[in-house]
Amino acid sequence: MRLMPSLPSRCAECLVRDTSLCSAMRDDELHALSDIARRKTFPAGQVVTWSGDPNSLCANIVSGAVKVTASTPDGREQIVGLLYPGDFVGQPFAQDAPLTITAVGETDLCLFPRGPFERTLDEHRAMERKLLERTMESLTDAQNRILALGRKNAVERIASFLLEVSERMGSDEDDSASEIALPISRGEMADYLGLTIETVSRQLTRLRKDGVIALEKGDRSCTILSRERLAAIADPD
Amino acid sequence: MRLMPSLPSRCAECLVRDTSLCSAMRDDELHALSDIARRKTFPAGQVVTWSGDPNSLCANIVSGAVKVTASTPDGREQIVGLLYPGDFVGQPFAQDAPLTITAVGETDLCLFPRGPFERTLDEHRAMERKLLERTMESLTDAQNRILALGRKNAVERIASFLLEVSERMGSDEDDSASEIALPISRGEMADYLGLTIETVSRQLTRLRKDGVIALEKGDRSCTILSRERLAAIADPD
DNA sequence: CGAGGCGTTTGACGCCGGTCAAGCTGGAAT
DNA sequence: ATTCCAGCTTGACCGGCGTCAAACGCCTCG
Repeated sequence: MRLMPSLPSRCAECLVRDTSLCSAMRDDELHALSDIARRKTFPAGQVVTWSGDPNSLCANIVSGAVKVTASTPDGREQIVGLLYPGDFVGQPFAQDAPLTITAVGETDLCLFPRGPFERTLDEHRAMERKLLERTMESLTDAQNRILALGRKNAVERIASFLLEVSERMGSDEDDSASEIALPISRGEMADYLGLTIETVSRQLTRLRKDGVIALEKGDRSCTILSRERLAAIADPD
Repeated sequence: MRLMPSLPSRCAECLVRDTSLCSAMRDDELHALSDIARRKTFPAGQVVTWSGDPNSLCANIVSGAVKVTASTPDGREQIVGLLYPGDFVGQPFAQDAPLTITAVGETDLCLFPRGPFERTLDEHRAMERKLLERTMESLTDAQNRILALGRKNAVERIASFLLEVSERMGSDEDDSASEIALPISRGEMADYLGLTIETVSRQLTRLRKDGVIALEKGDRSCTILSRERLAAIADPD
């Protein structure tokens, strides 16, 4: 009989052990999170938390992606955030959860009940610090999206989006992939970029006809043929 | 000869002692901040920090207001945030300062050099916690603006803005004032709402003609005649 | 194989808001 | 007073993007 390793077994082969909030924890500290965590797989399109639900959940994204959506009372919808593996989901210390969280593609989450998660933050300074830094990064992302929505036209928004996804999807080795597996549908791209499906489709074919990207049809993949030209479109001079 | 009071004298009559980050500090702890702080008054329009400057400053807003702006390389400008008395300005732990901070109207700031400020965060848990909560609130604000910019038309954005200012400007006693002293010019409203000056002006006169608001001309004040109707315009059903 | 449904593409048209331009107002300088 | 100037308002026009509609490709299910 051998001793338990200090790293919780369920965390041992976690894909985001070193990229999520957990990267702020030593192996032996991770039990604090592991003990309150529940792993769950959400099929594509399943809602994790509805707007208006009591704010009871926080989570790490292990694989897949989630969209954070807000909507006007009359039903117009806007994706206010897209989160990827390693990202943190939730609002510790907040009362309400005004936003809807939905899985985009099959998604694995590592769920924490909010109360115990907050207590873990209390006890693990480094994790709270990391959460603060992550939250500030999210704010910066949001500010970039505000610039895009307020001042960029359709092509520019789409070009920016493709570059953004390319960077986030780039595997750890090569930083930015040229062939992107778009995580979301045309309709979701529209909801993310403040456009309509038709405009997204038209501008994508425009980029294709101009030889900037290639689209394999029926598939959601997109290849960047000239990153340089795409960047020039995203941030014109 | 009497003992020094535990509250630093310069903080004794500070207008935001109990609303800024400082509200997380006991009187006797405030010396840690007071010792590194420098009060400075910025005239209207003066830039506090340029985009691209080294990220060396954090601050509390004591009076006035600041705008946080981003811009595209070709010069289109967007206000990504408006901050009021009691709000915190800056990005501790971040490398660069990609945004420009500008005083809007005469503004008093309580400035902290970033390094020492970060050390103060290290030593004062409660303040770091408060900063985390504030940052999450800012993120929520930003998400609301993303919804507005992505999915609302001109009148709706302006109505939302007026209500927003009315709530933030409402003195402590009555929560939301009906007569608003608009903190910014038409041009800045345009930059904030992703519109042009002309559109802002037209939609404001439209609201005036419809009897929803009154505008005293020459002055930057605006009176909400029917908060109910304004709210119905901001979030149509 | 064919039927049906979903996501996407493409087209025709109209409107909201941007652009350009002119006039208006009030305050500061002279 | 007169001039000047910055900020605001108003008007005429136009183009980008939304709206409505139809067709296409791909998948699943009968």
